[in-house]
Amino acid sequence: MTVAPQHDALSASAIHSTDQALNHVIIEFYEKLSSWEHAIVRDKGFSLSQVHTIELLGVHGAMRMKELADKIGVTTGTLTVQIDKMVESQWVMRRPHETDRRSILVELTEKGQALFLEHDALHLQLTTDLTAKMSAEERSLLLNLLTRMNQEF
Amino acid sequence: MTVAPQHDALSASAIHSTDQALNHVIIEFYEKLSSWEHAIVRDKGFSLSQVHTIELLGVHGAMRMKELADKIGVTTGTLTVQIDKMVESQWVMRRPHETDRRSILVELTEKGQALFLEHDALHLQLTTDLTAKMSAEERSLLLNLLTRMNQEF
DNA sequence: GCATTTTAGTTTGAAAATCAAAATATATAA
DNA sequence: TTATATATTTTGATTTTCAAACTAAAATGC
Repeated sequence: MTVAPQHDALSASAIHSTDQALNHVIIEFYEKLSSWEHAIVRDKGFSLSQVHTIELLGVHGAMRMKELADKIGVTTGTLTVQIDKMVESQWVMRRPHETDRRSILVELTEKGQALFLEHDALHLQLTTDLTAKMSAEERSLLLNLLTRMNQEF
Repeated sequence: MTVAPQHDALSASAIHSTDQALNHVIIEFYEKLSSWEHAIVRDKGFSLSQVHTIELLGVHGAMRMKELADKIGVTTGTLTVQIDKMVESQWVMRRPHETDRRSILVELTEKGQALFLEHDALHLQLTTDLTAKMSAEERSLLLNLLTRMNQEF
């Protein structure tokens, strides 16, 4: 590989040399996590989408339908029927938005919160296993780097 | 005077102090990536599952049906009909396994390879954006840490 | 070798998830 | 005030998915 001259137009959004490797490691990590989650979820009898909802509400707290639909990646129509079922199973509840009367807030019930904690514990165990061979410094470095990536998202 | 006893049972699988934070950052990263992928995919008219297949075959090369089904997280029955459609659209092709006559290998066609490269480029741009503010050292450190996590999976 | 069990993949029919579009209600802008 | 935009629900059709039955080949036990 030849050393390229500095191109100002490019350097602003330059593709760094490790980025392609980094990209594939991220894709692989995503695929593995996705597969792990799928397996966990199937065992418990939930759909992947339902567990995403539980996770999102557990991490972020109450959320509007639209917001939740965007984060999960489905239409609001799809979400309405999904939330209907989850309300029936008593994992979540609907609550009117304080200021916007068009909006509905969805939040975890106590039962839903318990489910979140149970699922979160599985994630924690996975995280612990995956980072078991790292030093404390490496773990907090990883935390720092991932936090910064999330902020840029 | 005795020194406080080591708790062997615990120390073997100790939950480190940053792990809960790390866990939630990972979950958040996964949710964001999942949402991003969902949006990309719907724009192009593919299903999430189809794109996962393209990604997996693009990164890993030809794979048996069973292997692919396990990685995606669906039954082989589901995969059979999905691959049928993808064969019809000429993104993938089936090829007999060299030594195991029960098995079928699935691999990308040229058209499928092109689709993978196109999708991969979007991922690369995302990766570049997310790590834009990091130094070269930080990026290679991140690469190192994520690679090690993938190995433990 | 031969019978039994396991594994890989396909087919099928029913159940579940999803979408787009239409409908309703509220908020915002002109 | 009127027009436009946003949030949610409903509906009907399409697509995805699963479980179970089925075929074929490999692995195991004797």
